[in-house]
Amino acid sequence: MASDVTLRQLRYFAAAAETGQFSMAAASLFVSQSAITNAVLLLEDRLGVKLFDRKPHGVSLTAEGHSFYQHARHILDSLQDALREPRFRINDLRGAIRIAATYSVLGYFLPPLFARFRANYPDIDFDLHDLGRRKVEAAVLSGDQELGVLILSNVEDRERFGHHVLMRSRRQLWAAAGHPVLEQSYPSLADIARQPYILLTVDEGEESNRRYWTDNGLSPNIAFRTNGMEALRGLVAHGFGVTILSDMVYRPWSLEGKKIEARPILDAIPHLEVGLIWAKDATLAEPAEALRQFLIQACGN
Amino acid sequence: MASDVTLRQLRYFAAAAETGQFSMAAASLFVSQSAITNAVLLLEDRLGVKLFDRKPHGVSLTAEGHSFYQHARHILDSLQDALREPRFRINDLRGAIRIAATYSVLGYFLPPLFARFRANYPDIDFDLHDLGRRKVEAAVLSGDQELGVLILSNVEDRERFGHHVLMRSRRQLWAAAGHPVLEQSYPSLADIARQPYILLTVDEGEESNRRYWTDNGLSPNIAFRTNGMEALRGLVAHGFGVTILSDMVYRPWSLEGKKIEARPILDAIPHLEVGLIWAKDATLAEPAEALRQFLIQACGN
DNA sequence: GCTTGCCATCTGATTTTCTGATACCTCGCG
DNA sequence: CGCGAGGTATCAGAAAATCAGATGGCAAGC
Repeated sequence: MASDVTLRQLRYFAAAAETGQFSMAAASLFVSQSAITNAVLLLEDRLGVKLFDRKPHGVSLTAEGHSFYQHARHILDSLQDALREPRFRINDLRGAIRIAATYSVLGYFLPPLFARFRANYPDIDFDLHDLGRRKVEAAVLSGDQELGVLILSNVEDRERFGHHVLMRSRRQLWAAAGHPVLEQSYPSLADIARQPYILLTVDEGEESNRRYWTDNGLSPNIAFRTNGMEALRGLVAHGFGVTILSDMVYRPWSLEGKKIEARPILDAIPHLEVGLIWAKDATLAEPAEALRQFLIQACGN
Repeated sequence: MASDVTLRQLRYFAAAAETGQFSMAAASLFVSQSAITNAVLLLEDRLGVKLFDRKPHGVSLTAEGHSFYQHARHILDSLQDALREPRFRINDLRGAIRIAATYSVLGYFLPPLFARFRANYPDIDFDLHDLGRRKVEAAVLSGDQELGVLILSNVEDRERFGHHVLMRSRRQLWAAAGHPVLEQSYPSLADIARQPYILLTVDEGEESNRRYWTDNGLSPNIAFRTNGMEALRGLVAHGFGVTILSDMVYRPWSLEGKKIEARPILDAIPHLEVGLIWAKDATLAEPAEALRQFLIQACGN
């Protein structure tokens, strides 16, 4: 009979969702591949829903799987918070943190982390600034901001800062469900170059884009440029073009039945790195230091 | 080594926290008492914190235990939500729900439930009214409000309504940590009658209070009356008096080191029942019906 | 001083979960 | 067009976690 869901199942499922391969998830958790398979099969059986589409080179989340992943991630994060708290009783630290972040990081990466931090440190305020990458760097160097969160892989010389990688996020092809480019299960950059391409211009999307296109001796067939994530989603979902973006900002987004699918790309594309920077030589104020430690630990596993 | 925390452990721990006895938790989950004991011991070992104080007649949460219970409850609720969602895909129901609730229910019981409901039905608005018990009843009978949430044990003739008990909450003695009345591990109403008593006057606290005092042929030594929950907490925490209130509104609340402890009472005191009412003969609009089903299911286990 | 009702501990049985081997599939390539 | 590489599913036996039931210790009430 359908027995109870286990935290282990959620952990294994989440790892599989994050790596896109059962076998890689198994390796990262130091268990056998069949353990992952079993856990996911049990979950699917219990939920009565297929969580992954099995592809020849791995798996990808279904719409239901993606939704369930959000829940699973939330549960695992909540557990992590629950385990952290009992030791450190004195979370009555007060003050404010001056912190700057770039557009996509602020919109997609930080909010849940801030919510969790706030639950532990209710009396710490955020003095939060939404800046471009160069301005974040300058503000941190000048001491105007204590911390900066940005796409670290865009920073030219990260050794100018104290820095820590918080998350690596795989870049994938996005296309409307049923788009012809999805017929080949592992599209290459050459395949994608034939499609109209939609370029996101925020957070130096143009530069990082150009970087991996030219590395492969190709260039995309750019149909639109936009600095609006929602606009981009709409365009992709309606089949006006495809794009390459990181999992961090991916949502299946089935508004009015239009769905976006994400696919791994054959060619090697560097992962996006989200990272934290601070002034190398300065000592941080207590609240900022607390956030720094919190972010590093919360993203640690 | 301290292995991983299990959902089962959280379930057992939560049941123990809610019943106040390992053996009763075991009975309610249809497992042996040693299973509960083991799960809690493993948790305590893993956290490095004592979660319960063992008393001769059961257990009571420590401050850390209470805090961890909030987390555990949240995790279990999140899981329940995760399991509910994949089946019902049509959460794009729109509309508004006219609902009324009484003071303490609105402040302590409904908010987390509303948050969970909103996550499933983002397009449903609440038209929420804060009324006294009689006005809630009248509004539901007249059709002004579709649903009412109140202390059902205060309703005189609940058969006038469609109704459902959402939660039963044990009433306990509250006293400042270290208060002399806590020296006996099972204080009786007679013991409490000797202490200055602080009476909460909201939600007909006076009537329900009188009910179980006179049932036992006693009367409290009322020192203060207040209609402010925060004021009451402060008075109790500082040792100005004791009170009897339900677990629903209990918080250990250790502001500036002043802690409130809760103790089961020897004499039989009826539990507080929070319940949902609706007009008996009317059919509810879809949004209200969705909320009704959600509440009943969410409180079901 | 005895009974009662708790929780903690122990032991063997049971159930779950894991590993490792194997089957089977798709894709890319010679 | 067959074949190897790399993916998931399945299976059986081994390992580990969990359980039930008996037992012991402890405090409270009669």
